[in-house]
Amino acid sequence: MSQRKATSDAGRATIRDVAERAGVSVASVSRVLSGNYPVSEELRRRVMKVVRDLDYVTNAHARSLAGGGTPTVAILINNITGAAFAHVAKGVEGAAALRGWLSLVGTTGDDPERELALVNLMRQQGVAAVILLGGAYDYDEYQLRMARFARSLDAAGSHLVLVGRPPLEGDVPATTVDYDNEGGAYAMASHLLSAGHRRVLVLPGHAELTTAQARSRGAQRAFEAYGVPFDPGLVRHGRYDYEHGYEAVEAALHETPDFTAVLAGTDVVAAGAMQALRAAGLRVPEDVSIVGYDDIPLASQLTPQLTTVHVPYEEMGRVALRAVADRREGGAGRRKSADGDHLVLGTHVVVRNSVQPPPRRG
Amino acid sequence: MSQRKATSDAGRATIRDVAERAGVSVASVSRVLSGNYPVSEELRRRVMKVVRDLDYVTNAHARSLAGGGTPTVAILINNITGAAFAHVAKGVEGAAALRGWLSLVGTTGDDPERELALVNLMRQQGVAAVILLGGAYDYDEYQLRMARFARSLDAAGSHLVLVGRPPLEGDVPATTVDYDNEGGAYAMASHLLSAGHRRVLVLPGHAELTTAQARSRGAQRAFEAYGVPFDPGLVRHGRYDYEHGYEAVEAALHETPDFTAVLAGTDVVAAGAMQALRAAGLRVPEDVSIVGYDDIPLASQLTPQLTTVHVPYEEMGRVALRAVADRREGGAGRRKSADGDHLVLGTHVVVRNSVQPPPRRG
DNA sequence: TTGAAAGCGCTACCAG
DNA sequence: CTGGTAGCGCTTTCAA
Repeated sequence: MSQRKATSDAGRATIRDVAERAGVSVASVSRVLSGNYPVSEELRRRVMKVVRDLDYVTNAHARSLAGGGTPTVAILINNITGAAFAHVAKGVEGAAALRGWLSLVGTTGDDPERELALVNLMRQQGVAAVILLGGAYDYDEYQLRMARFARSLDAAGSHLVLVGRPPLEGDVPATTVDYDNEGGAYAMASHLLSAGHRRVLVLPGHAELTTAQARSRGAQRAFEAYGVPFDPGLVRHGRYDYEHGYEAVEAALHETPDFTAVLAGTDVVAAGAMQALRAAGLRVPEDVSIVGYDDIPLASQLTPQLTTVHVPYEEMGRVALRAVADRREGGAGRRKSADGDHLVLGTHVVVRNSVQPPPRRG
Repeated sequence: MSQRKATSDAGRATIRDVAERAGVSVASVSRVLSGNYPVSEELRRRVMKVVRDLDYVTNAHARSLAGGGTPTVAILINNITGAAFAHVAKGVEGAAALRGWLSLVGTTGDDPERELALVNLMRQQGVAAVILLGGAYDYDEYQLRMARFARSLDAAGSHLVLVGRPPLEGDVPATTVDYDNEGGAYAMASHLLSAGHRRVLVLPGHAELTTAQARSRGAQRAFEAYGVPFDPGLVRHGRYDYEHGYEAVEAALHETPDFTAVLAGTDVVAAGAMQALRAAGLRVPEDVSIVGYDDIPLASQLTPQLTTVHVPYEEMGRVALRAVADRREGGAGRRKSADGDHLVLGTHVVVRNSVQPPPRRG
């Protein structure tokens, strides 16, 4: 009496339940369901009927263990509420769904420990790839840490993809999808300089963040190209958030109030800067011009609409997923090909209404 | 020669590799790793050493099949780039991480077919719960559809959680986490009315969206309470996005320009409305007042800062996860208890600077 | 305290 | 075209 195959047992129905109910073998049910093997119409009909009756779905874990299984990619993100990240995630998710792949999202909250834990967790899940999103902090360990992740994942048959952060040095099994960050910053700063601005408040972000570093470099190169001195006193570092933009401008207004433009590290920072300027009774762009970076929806929703650098976030997500999928299908043939291991997408300035030539000096 | 257990085989290391290398049994390795069974220090040391050497992690699928496994919750969302949803997701993710649970995110793009496919996909994954986020369209089928999901998931040992949408009727195995949507709208509208506004442009969202319906009801109730006629001509339905806000105001300015306030269905709609008003040369709030709903970060980043209704999105996410976790630990004891099956969180008006008494009529 | 072995549900190979 | 069956990697009795 202890036979556990009692027909309507508790819990999930299994493939055996379906087989028995349909009077066919387990193998046949499997074949009907995976659909990658010829079966007679009659068999298919019988099986599908039972499948519907039982509302049966295959156990993904068992399937995965036995060889089959849906490829899954993991997206690791600092903070899911960041608009830029969300768009990359959307790109990945969309491209994954298109192929019937699944995507997992994990958030690290900028905590290296948690990042490590998540990478391992994803390794346990046997994901096809782990996609790390967003700028990284340029600690000494960074390269080593990522290289370790990459090898670890690679050994497990997975793959590391870095999106929006610098590529790894040396022969590390990882793919990088990046955008022309420095070029965008160069173009953005040039736009300001060519409008006649000379004293520009620069809010690049955290000095240790790779994203911020690239944007700084681009801006500096533009200043050099225009022969305009780059005043370190007009540079204020801080977080990529609204509050930082607000506070930095507030402080600058006290200490170095002669700036005629703000070059913000992100659109959100620009929004904060704009608010602070307003609070101080200054008009944008009549008194002070502002530019951002990222071109998230917020940029076009501000008043005035923000001139900024467009970064193709969603496309980066798509590209990242495609890279993983291609590599998977391509087999082990060209594993170490340098091609396709570092993809760089373009950026461009989107001119809207937040820039104007500087007012005449009083 | 065909024995496949050659030590350094390709692919992932298995528990057997670890066992052999450490000279112990598979069972012992399992016990050391899961840590829920007494083992000698010596054994533990030996095993852990090999685990580190091999950079071994257990196969989550195998573990899950065999009974163990990390509980996983799935979050199904219409559009990952919506700020409100992102905050709920953050809440869920955070609470899940706290318990060592994993979370999956899938996007439906408002497509019922895809929603169904995802629910089944999640069922295959054997997730502990499927959390459906965001307002639903009030089609006739809705209740039936959700009831089917609920039962289907329940039969598979999973559970359906509805967040931000109305509870299911009848005895359906699902949990709902909701907020006082109507009450918030009532309070918000009252705020406008008590400031003296009588002609207010209402942009509730799509007429079929449950969220919009609740907000409409709340607003209407407020109008009634104030004895102010609710003019259907001043109601404009549309999507919850910036463009709709902009276009609706633009159109209203042509057709019914006597409104002195805008009651927007969401903060994003309010942002669009604000922009349109500005474009028409109107000042906010001097000429026209505006209020939003949701209290996403954007609300406080607009100029003027938006008076809106605060919805505890992140907390809703946390509460949703907690409900699932509790139910899981609580065992099958109080499965059908009505308590805890419908949780409602409060909302409240956040007064900022976008409302002022209406200007004197010219 | 440790080891051996029986599955978890499914896929894929080998016969028929 | 269909059925039997050997694992996939792990957890968990049951013995020792």
